[in-house]
Amino acid sequence: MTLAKRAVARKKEASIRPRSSARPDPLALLAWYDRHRRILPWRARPGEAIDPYRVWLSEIMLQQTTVKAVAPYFARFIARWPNVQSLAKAPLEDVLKGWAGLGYYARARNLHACAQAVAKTRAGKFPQTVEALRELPGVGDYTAAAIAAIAFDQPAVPVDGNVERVVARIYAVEESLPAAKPKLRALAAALMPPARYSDFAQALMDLGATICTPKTPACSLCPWNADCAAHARGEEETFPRKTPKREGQLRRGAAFVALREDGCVLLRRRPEKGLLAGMSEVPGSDWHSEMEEATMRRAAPKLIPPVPWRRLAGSVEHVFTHFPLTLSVYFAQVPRRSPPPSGMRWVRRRELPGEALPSVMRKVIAHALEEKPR
DNA sequence: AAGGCGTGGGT
DNA sequence: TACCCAAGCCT
Repeated sequence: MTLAKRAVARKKEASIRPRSSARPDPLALLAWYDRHRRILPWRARPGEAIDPYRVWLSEIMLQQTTVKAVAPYFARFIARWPNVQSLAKAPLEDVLKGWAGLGYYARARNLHACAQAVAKTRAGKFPQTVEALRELPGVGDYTAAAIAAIAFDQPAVPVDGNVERVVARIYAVEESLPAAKPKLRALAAALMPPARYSDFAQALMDLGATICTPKTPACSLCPWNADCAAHARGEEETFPRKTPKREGQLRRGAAFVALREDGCVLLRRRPEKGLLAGMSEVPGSDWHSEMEEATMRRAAPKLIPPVPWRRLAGSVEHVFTHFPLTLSVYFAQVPRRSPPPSGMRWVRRRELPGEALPSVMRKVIAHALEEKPR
């Protein structure tokens, strides 16, 4: 349809349909999407074939993670592992290293397990239905719907935080999250167009990400503004309602940075389960709310020969999803011949960037090594 | 089923 | 500054 014809159609529609009608028009959103869709590294251009591997990889990376944070990781993963078979063949350790810094590391383990499942039991082909996708590790209700819709044009509406916000505003849903999730899912499903499911899923998310934003939404640019109950009331920002979750208690701990004369730092691997599972770290104490400095000191690694540990000024602050953390940092110079304690290893400073070090540990090492030459 | 599970950017 | 929170999943 030409722009002129579209304008005519819009005018005609407006004349027969009262403002603030009951149901927003899915086709209006699709028309908006055709003009304003974002160009994203994992998104196919119009007419370009869609690669389910790229859709899946991006969806896993984007779980609770911003587009900006994901982009460089996505590029590196695609360059290194261009298809699901190559990713399946990679050692888990390499995948964790590649994921380091992106957070929620269970995703990396599930990603690898999923790649192996798809490569082995499905000959490298992703399943196309929500039900079958839902069985894959790391793929929940949202991601299954997203892959089915985006990659395979199945009639599914993935409901993420963006879509929840859009729908909550359109219908001024009073029930608060997370209790309102089933209601919001149902309302979103009712908006589904008769075709173009892939575009519609992406359009809904683009609308939430660029127009219907959490703060100061650009309602004047929204294709659905005439049908939005929250906008009619001038209360866009108050939706979706949310029940506050109580905040985590501060925990404390100590981290020990040992620098050997040859420029190596002492690292170990975290347990396979729990916080930062399987990632690397410098040795340290447990993290508790009631943790005293004397207790922390006892967690210092036992080096041979023994070395004096110096507590560095200041501390490292980090905030996890469910608790804030304050780490005391201890530092020691270690003679060249000192062997690594059991379960630990010496790693050259220049190799640290490639290690599976979570951000909190990179902060600790930076704190200890700043202004240390080489 | 409520809580564990990261991180960096925006306001 | 101190929040808020981003294409959620798993147990």
